[in-house]
Amino acid sequence: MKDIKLHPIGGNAGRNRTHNRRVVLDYVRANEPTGRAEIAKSCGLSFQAVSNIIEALETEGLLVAVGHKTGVRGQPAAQYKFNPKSAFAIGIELRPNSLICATLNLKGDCIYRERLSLEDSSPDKAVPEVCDMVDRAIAHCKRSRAQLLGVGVVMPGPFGAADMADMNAAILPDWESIDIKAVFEAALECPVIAENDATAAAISERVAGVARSMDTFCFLYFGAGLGLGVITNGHAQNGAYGNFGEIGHIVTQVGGTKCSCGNEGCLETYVSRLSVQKFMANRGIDIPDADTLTMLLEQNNAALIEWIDIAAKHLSQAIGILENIFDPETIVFGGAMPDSVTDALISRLQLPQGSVANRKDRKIDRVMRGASGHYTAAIGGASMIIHQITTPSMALYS
Amino acid sequence: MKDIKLHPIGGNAGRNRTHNRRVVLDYVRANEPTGRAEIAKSCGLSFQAVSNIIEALETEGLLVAVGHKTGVRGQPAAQYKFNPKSAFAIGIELRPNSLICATLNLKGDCIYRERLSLEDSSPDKAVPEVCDMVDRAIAHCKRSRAQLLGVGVVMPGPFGAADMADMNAAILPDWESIDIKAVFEAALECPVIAENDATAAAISERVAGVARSMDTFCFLYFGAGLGLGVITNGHAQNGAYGNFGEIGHIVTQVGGTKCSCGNEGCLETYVSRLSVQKFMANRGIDIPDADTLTMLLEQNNAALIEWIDIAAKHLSQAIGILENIFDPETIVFGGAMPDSVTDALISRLQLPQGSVANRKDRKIDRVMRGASGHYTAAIGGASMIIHQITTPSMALYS
DNA sequence: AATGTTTATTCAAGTTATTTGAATTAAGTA
DNA sequence: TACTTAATTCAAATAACTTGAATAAACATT
Repeated sequence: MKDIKLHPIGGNAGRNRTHNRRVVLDYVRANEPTGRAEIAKSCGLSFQAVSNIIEALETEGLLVAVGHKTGVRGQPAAQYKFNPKSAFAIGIELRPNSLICATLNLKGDCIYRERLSLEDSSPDKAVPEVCDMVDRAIAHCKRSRAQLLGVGVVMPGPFGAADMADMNAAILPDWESIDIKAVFEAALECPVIAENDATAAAISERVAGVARSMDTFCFLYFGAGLGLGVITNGHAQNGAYGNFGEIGHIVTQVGGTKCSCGNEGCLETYVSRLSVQKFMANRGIDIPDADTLTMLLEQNNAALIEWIDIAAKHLSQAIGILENIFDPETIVFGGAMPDSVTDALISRLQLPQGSVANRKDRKIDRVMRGASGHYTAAIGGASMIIHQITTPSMALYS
Repeated sequence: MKDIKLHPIGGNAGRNRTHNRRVVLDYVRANEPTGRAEIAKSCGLSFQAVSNIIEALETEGLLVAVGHKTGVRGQPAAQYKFNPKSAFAIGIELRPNSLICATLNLKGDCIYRERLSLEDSSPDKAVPEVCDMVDRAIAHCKRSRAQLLGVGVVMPGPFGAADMADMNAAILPDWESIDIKAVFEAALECPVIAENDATAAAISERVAGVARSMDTFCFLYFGAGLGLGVITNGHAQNGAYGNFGEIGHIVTQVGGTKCSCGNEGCLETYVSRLSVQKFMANRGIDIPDADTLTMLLEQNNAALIEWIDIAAKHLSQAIGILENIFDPETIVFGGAMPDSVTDALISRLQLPQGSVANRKDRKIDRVMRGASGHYTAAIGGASMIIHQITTPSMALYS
């Protein structure tokens, strides 16, 4: 939780260089393979400046030359792209009863994943397990610790001392007042970023998913509850106190189902893992895992279809809200739901007519399913690390 | 409307200087009076860098020295603050039947305002009128054109070719496909920023209103419809296509009142100028202007109270949505409503319990009324110009 | 009242990363 | 084969920031 007022900091030669490296990396990320002259034109830098940066990046191994562009006049431009073998990043998702690890190369390809059941996910127990997990990931990928860009730790929000936190079923026990970043940086001895699952998932779609070329979009994360991650102009939204995106607790039905937060008719009482479990349990059907859901959907289970229709109705409302508020390029669905259930939900949406997103000249769908499957959050953790080194933000805060 | 993909641009010495000037001005804005050493510490710059920038700003007249800080050890620090007499900015609000002008000095004080009735607000008629208006404002304030930082033009959104636009009662005729910024820059021969009313209003509260020291907050704008402006980390949100904040068309009552957008139960059918006019008309009471509303409220008019209660109910829902999505420092109300009506609305809100904003340690209200009255939009136009020169954003797009 | 501490300020290099400009290379085109 | 176009290299030149030493002026201590 922020408490002291921060101020934007000024630039100098060094910070300028950091910024320009990110600008170059971001351009290569979105346009690879590409050449120095093209980067210079697009990024408003001189050829020479770009050339120096590319040279450094190549020496460090982040970029590799991949031949020359031909077919146009002039000297063939040397082309560069990300070197997947250079640096890598690890994402850790902390859940109440499990620990999930995903390792990504610089391009965002997942090169290792692991799931570990955990009886007790309190800090004392979980932190050592995470350390072991990171060691295993590094060993399995045959990389050196020096190549590890950092670790992204993801857990369900909201963070901080919100009164709501204790009522939230999704929250992890004993983590409320912990400085997550500091604890893991001390334990892992490498840079750490901590984020909630929805925001991490959103970033994963931008780094190597369906939103790779988008700067402004929303991500709806199906977890125990329902979360929202929003990227605007390439930057994740965080809110004033780090609790951005608690969309599960917006009311879509006045006087509706009682929610753990105290309100009635919260969206996540209709759309979430807990919601479908409860709904099916009331009809005598147990949902122990995601595979059961997949199976039931294949069997066209009437109760599940009924739930999907109700969920789709409430989701459609939420989509109307998001579109009219954020005016995003698209809304991505993802998280703990099986792909087939997510697709069924999408197909049964009744997207509102009265929305700024309802344009004739649309080139992409208003809603789409994310690419990273139900490892989304862990992949998102690692994506955040990659995202950070490729995302220019001179608007640093000290 | 954006169409070509833009990329963040790199920095160089010149852009770095622009950025640092803004960082310094932003610090002075929020902390005046203040001294060079303090700025240097807070902004992560060397004393010398700040000293050079302050010297330049003083020469240009943007800052003035105001004595020395005493009472602490060490050499007394020279204090600086904004020089209201130096530069100024003009805001123009374009409405279907009127033109409103507000002139602000660098501190954000309104030094001139004018309202002009206009039969026809189409570009051909309105642009020359705006030029005359700007000339009158400059003459009245006894300033030179060289001191004019720019003109902010404000009109109701959504902009661009959204299919919704033609159904929106608030939209201005014949302006749909006009490049507003270009047209006015050509006509006025000075920098121009174009924005929608809600965003402009939000910026006005940050430049010289109740949100002066806030970096992340929401603004609900009562106009013909209902608009939303959001500032995050000091930057206005715009959406992917410039239509951010069409909150009037989120549905707060499924199957509710028919809206011009095609949906039913849109928020702005319950909360807006048109809404109260319609509601009162159905009860045989005509509302020709804001003063009538003020009068009716003073008389405790039963119908108006009834409307306020209904509006407050829907607003409360919207506030829950905004708080849970954006996690803002506060939500500011403002726009076309008289202050007394806005206050009545606020006092009758039933703020949701289940909100991340419902914290015990809150220091400011969850909802507050804006400071700029019903000239908000025009003042916001001028504020945008001032905001621009005091807001660091190296994440420039070419 | 004299001395010491603290902080702001000034002045004069020194450093970094950028831009600029001239010369070179190499491909496509006429 | 000569011309055009565009990328690249090399060598200064430049702008803005940082560093470090010296000075100034207030408050604090003795």
